[in-house]
Amino acid sequence: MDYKALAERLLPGEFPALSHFEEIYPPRALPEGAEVTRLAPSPTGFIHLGNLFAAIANERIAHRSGGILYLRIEDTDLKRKVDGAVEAVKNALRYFDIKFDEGAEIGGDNTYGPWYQRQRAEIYRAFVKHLIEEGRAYPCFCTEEELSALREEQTKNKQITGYYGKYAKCRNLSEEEIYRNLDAGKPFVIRLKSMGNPENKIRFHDEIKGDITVTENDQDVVILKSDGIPTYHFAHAIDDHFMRTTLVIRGEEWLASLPIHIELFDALGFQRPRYGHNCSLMKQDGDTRRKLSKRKDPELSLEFYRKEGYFARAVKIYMLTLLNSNFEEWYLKNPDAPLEEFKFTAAKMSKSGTLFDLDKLNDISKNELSKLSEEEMFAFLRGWAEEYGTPAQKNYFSDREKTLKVLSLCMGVGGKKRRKDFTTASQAMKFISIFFERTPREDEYRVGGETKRAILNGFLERYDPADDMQVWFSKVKEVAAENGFAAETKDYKANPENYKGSVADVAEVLRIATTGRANTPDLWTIQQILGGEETRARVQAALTAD
RNA sequence: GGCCUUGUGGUCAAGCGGUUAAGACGGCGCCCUCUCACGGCGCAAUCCCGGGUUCGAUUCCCGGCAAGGUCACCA
Repeated sequence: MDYKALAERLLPGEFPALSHFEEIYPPRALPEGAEVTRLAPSPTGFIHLGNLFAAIANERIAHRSGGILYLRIEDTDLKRKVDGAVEAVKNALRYFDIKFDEGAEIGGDNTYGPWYQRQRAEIYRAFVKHLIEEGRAYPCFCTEEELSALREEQTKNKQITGYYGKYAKCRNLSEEEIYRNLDAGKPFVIRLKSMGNPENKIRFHDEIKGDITVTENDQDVVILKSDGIPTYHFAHAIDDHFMRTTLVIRGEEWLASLPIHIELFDALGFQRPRYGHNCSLMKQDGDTRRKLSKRKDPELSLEFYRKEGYFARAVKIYMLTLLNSNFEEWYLKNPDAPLEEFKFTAAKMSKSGTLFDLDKLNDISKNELSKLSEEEMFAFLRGWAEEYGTPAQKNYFSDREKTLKVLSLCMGVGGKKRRKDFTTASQAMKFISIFFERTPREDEYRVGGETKRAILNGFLERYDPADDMQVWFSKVKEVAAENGFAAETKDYKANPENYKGSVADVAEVLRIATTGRANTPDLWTIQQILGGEETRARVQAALTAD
């Protein structure tokens, strides 16, 4: 068979010599050990936790080693394309502090572009043509119907499904048949003529999983689709070769197609990059666990974390603790060191699927938020409120001084006794709402009726906003004693039968009256911030309410 | 079903021939305390199963089992 003529018929026209591409995409001049990694999303615009997970790993490895992280857009499938997707991806990743050095819409060095695969058609086609000339690729005229019929038959006969060996019927088409099909205008794809044998096992070193066994590929996979665009597999081989990727960190769902990629790199005469296949994030679903799915799990969407007001750094730290098993210990020992100093390695990445644990994330969030200064917390909360808050919440930030006071005195921000009971901006906003709005009462009075009124009245009679905490509290104790409550908790504990309750119960009445909640920070401080007038008004309102 | 990967407390996990089998989250209890929170102390809970190898296996080998992934002109 005249492969040269066939190649010309299939992909007519002049293509640059293959060496041309080697020249325009030369090996990168990087120091020894520098890794070139990439993120290669398809432009669906939906970037999720799994993407972030891989993104952080790729970013850390590249930048730890003094290498390059670039962004490539895998837009070979038109059906997946969504407008504005690249912007969305970049924004989401910027929020988590992932910085690219090169790539689509990045504006760095453009030597290795273009970064959209659709714009690289010429390169792919040149190599496909070359493969055909060498007899390593051939046209296939099978229709989708034929292919699915084949699959059905194989399944029925318990054969391995796919286009291989004796089932690869277009592989053995005569020259005459090929040209007849072509003349008839039949659409075709180009398939790789596989030389592999699945009986052969290859030892392969995966940077994450260690030494693994790979079965040789024998599938005649499609490399060029009927629209003239390559499949992922082929584009991967070409792009990662010419973009000079050294290390491919990708999800373990790709492990199964590794044999294809190995054969493709060999057929093309390219040196392969190293690979690391990372585990996926799982979720407990009933009594089984499964991959996080974007349809069922809102927490997979990065947007979820922004809406809830998670602190970006906390999410990143959680990802890091899952990603590198020794990160958590390091962070415990170096709480103030920049995250960049952690020695991130592919070898320390987890081999097995990890269950996404919201409790753990929440714990990290509390700790991270508790490290912020008043100014930082102010900026963080205001930023969230501006984007997601109610009009009333946006207004919490109009009196800067008051808000700062609330943050430092009642949330302990910037001080030693910090509260750690809110994990997100939205929770923190709810927490401080009592200072800015008369929120509906959330907790019921446990002491009611006459006693409650007597307590409230007793308090009002004595209340003086100028009192310091000691004086204020001794007055509360007086109110307690006057109404049959123990002024000292110890007395109550010793002889509970002598009292209606303790000063704690009295304080609770006052607390609910002023804030609507049974659990709050120190009441005296709250009343100080609210001011005498507002405090009186609220207690008065509670007196007449019910 | 074939192929590949993975199996240490509920979760994330360290350990990789001899350990009282770290640590963190969560749970429970106690202390502190005007409530909550913070903080402190403590408790319960783990080596998938069966065979080997070995004086000795969580660690090594074999065989099961279970879970996950994948078998497209999607990536």
